[in-house]
Amino acid sequence: MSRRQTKSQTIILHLLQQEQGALSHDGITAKLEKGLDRVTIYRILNRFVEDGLAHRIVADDGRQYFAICPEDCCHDHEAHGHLHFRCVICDRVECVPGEVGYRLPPGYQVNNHNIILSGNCNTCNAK
Amino acid sequence: MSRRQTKSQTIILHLLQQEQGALSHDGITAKLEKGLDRVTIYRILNRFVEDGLAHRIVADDGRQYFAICPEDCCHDHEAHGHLHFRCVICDRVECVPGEVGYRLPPGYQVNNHNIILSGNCNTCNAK
DNA sequence: GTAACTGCAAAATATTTGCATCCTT
DNA sequence: AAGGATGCAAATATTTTGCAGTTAC
Repeated sequence: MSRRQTKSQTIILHLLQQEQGALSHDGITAKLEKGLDRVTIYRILNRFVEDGLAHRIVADDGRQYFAICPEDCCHDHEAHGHLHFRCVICDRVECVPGEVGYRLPPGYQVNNHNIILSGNCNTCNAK
Repeated sequence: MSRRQTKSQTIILHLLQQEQGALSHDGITAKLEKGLDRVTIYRILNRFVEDGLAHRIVADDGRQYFAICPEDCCHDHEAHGHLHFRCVICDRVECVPGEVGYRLPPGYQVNNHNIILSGNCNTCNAK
């Protein structure tokens, strides 16, 4: 069950590290020079999430995005209290620093936060 | 372009109104006595959203849920600031009253909020 | 050498589109 | 009867599973 180090994984890990924000499967494919199999990419991403290396965001377009958050943003890969912003124009998903406050009736146990704001990001808005 | 009243639409509308919370396509199908076509249901739901009658939630399972929120919850069908909670056990999506506070860097324009907390709901937790 | 990783094919899931037919107005 | 709604078939999109071949350790 112990993981092995492969070129494909390293490449994708670097892609995610270089990106500030989250990448979708498509986004990763687009950035890859060497063509990796669709399935391999999915499996690598799922392994990253399993290992707590990356976290998975399901955006409001129903697709999965993956991100490696900076130290101060990821304390627990299961519960991310920070925000994500998806730009409907450039389709980029960013991790936005910020606190989220909410209150739930008693008895609820939250395992995962998924907070997506969507609209126009500052870059696209400026154009 | 004007809408016509049909039995199918009325049935689904009533289902949504009776439900406190959101229903997925599957959830609606399960509650239907008379079998409606899969596509028809999707189209009816999309019309409801278009007309501002219901709103669409994309949950963290990547699926769409539809809900008719109470008066005090829906001021604008494009931007819902309230929370949703998806129970991973009973798979129900609820609209939870509550405020969400966040702060974004300048230049961002938010058109849509999609806030899903997931975990165990109070009913399932009590079991 | 063994078990993990990869790639190809195929399946599973969720949603949309085309088109002929039916039904509301 | 005009055109919006429905149903069936098929397409699209995204992600997962099975399995044989390859590779890291």
